[in-house]
Amino acid sequence: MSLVRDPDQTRNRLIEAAFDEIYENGFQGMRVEEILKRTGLKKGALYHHFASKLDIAYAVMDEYIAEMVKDTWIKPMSDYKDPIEGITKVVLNIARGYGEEDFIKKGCPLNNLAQEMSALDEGFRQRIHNLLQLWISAFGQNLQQGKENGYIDSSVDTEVASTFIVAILEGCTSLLKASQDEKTLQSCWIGLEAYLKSLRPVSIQAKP
Amino acid sequence: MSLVRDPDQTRNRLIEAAFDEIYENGFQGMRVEEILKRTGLKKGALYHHFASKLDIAYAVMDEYIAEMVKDTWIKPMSDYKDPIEGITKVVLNIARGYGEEDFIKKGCPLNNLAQEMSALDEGFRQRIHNLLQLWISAFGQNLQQGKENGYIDSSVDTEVASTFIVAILEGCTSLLKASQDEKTLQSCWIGLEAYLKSLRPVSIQAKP
DNA sequence: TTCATTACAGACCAACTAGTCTGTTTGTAA
DNA sequence: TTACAAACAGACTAGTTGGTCTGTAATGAA
Repeated sequence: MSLVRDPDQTRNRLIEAAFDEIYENGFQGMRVEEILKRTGLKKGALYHHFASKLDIAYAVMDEYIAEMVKDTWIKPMSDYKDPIEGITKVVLNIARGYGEEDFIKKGCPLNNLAQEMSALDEGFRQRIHNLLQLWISAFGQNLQQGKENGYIDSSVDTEVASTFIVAILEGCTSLLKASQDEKTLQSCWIGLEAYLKSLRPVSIQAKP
Repeated sequence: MSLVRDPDQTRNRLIEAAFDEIYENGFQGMRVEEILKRTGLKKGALYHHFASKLDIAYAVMDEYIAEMVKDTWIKPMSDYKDPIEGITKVVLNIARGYGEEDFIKKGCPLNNLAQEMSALDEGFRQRIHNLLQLWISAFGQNLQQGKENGYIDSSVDTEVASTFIVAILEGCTSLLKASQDEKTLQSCWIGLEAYLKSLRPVSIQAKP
């Protein structure tokens, strides 16, 4: 188990550094030199593992951001039988938790790339689209189960609702990134809660 | 009225071309050369009117996008006494109207810049923040008037609601830009309508 | 042990691009 | 009419950056 050379780890280190660069500066602002600085590697290493700047960016989405979406939005939801409680807690955890500073200052990595690159490169757009669909369909399944268990009103179209919830989340992070104030955060939070509550069965909804 | 030289018009042409460039490629993807191509002007002209690439981008926001926000989202609202009808119609007009193709493919110019540049440059962030506040406060005033005229429930916090509506709009354009499908558009539309309806006075809301 | 292949190091290149600078023409006030 | 300032044209520069290419050390199979 000599660690003098570990190509897999080298590759992952490059991807992680590339993610950091993209998250900070966007894809167009990302510099190959900076990735090398962060990792201590040289161009020989990077261009051995990846064909181009675009290639490593694709890998960042396919491997790194995909896992991020699962770890952040999909897996934690399984802890809750009530999907609305789940979404609420997960959002709170992000807004107040570990990723607070980054998430409010730098926004959502996926949303950043969506805005910057969707219209410029079809490869980016499709990957972003797939990741969003992964996220939305996971929420959709959660809502569907919640519906069957009486947490969600039977009249709710879960596909529509899950799409709209993700739209709300992206929109709120977008506003927050630009405004950077507590008031906006509060308004987004209240709005989200109000919308989620509107998905409850009418009988429950009436309760205070 | 000799039009051999018209510095004001020259300046505006440069700003307009710069907007097109930024809208297509983002600020970091915008090329000075391309602005000159689009206008037929030379570097002497551009750097006579603007100090730098950043300077013309600021001018685009201060002069061009600011007017765009007013023309698109603020002025048309005055045609409607009912703010919910106003927002609905204005959104429909954009989604189905003149700017359809651009808006769905390229997204919202303000949102694009917000995602790309808010965290990278404080000058950008403040300008974006100001434009968003302009937009939100205009909606807030419309909702407030609507409240006084009985179109909105008296319990609604109009500041919260206007902020959240803008968040929804930005989130929906974001999703649309990445997904490019009709289904997402429908879901966003249904969700927006549902949220707007929840702002109605309870008596009206109950009606089918 | 041998040797082909993989995994890098690091110098080098070529293209692109924001910005400068000098020169020239147009407008305008005196 | 003159003279000065404003409004451009367009060649040039210097810095940046993605990517290449050659060399070298490690790895693993035969």
